[in-house]
Amino acid sequence: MALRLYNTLSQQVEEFSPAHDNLVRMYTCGPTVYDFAHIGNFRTFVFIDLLRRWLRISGFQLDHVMNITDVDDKIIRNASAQGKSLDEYTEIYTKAFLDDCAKLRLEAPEHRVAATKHINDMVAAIERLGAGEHTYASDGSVYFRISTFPQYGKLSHNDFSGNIAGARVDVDTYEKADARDFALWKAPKEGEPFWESPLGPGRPGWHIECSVMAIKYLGETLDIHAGGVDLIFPHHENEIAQSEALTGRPFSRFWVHSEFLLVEGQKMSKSLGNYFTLRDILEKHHYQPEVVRYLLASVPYRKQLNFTFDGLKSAATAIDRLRNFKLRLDTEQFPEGVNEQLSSRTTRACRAFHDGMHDDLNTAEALAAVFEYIRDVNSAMDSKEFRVGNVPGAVELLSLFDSVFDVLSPAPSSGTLLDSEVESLIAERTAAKKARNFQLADQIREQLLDRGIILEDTKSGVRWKRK
RNA sequence: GGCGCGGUAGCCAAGUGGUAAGGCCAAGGUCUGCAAAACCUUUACUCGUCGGUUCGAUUCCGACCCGCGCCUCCA
Repeated sequence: MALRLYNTLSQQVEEFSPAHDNLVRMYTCGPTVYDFAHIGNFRTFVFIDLLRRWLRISGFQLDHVMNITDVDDKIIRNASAQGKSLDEYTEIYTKAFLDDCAKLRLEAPEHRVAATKHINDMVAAIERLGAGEHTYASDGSVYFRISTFPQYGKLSHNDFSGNIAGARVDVDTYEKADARDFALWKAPKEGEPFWESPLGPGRPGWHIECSVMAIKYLGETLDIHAGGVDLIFPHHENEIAQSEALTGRPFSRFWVHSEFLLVEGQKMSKSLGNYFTLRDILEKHHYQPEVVRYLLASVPYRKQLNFTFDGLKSAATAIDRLRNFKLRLDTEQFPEGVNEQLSSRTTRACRAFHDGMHDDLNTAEALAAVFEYIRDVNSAMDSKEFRVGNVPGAVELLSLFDSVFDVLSPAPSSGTLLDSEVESLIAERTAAKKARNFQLADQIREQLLDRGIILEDTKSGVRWKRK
């Protein structure tokens, strides 16, 4: 079975492979750094991380570019309100974004590129578009003329043909020739920052950065372009228009879009005020970042995900179950030999996991394969049917799972006890238990719990874990 | 209005033309000094509604109802 992905362009699930060699050229839309990103934003970034990881597990190499939009109207407005330069202002939120990404264990893309570092490339591209008569200037700004790109609408599956023919208006009296035309280069208003250029002073429009940086780093045709569904129109539609007008080639073979995170049935967004940042959840609500990662990863990316604290709690418990299984696997003594039936059970579980992920990143199905396996193996451990020889297979399955979901190892927490300190307290408690001094034994257990250490008495001795 | 996504147990959620995965929660049980972990049992005669096709539909077709989103900045 091969990897299949839903392609917004064709509105179908298609088998994926890169156009050239084994290398996947992928571009994904990153954040606009005007504020802290919220977990709705991170749903998409977690999805992109899953996609990255699964592509590599599927045997492909990656060349992935993610942009950081560090100039736009909101940034300019907020920076000026705080009396900061653009750079001073965006540095704060760029750093916050990268910190959050690290907490959520998002792999770094091969290239992280900032819009303001590519102004010259953008100006050059706009000039080339102008030479092809795809642009016009108006009030010091430069616009893309959509009537020069007949395929406009092919991604969002909108038909604009009627619109464009009838709506032609006088360029001199209206800013834009057509309502659908969009700015490539924006003239500065009073007091706004700008770059000097042959186009006149100004700053780039939102869409041009992605086309220019994608083509610069990855070539004229990408294998995958990804982002949230709200970018389909107009952002990605406009990227296609610019890029294909520029190169005459298809801009991206696959377009994949993740659905929204909802809160109480509505889109999580800054403007509605119904949003949580990662910081909110970690600091105010005391969840581990892995819990957020798991929750966002566990619902398949094309399904809207209603965010609730019940959902977070449920994710936390599910992670505990997975970690407990790993702990048991790592610490328990098993009888010699190998149980062939369980070996083939492991093979089946691995295949089911692969099949689920290959099926348009169906994480729910992949997870089900893992949990079913864990239940069966726990049961086999209880009945002593699980043997030493079955350990490597089980470890392999867990590591396959964790190479995608990456939630098994807890984030290191500061100010806790050293392993040796824990071990010596456990020894003390074991001695107390032997002496049937259960009061002291329980006291030590409580004391450890206060320091984030959980003890479990098993037949083969005490095992412990960090909360 | 156009385009798109979705409606499956208390919650999250997979899925197939042949009679409903998985996770969480809840109840009971096994184990245990207690606790934890783990396991077992119970929990949708039913998959938004109404028709149609079929031996048989949650799964195909049609109509309708409801929720969310995009069409302006937005993951």
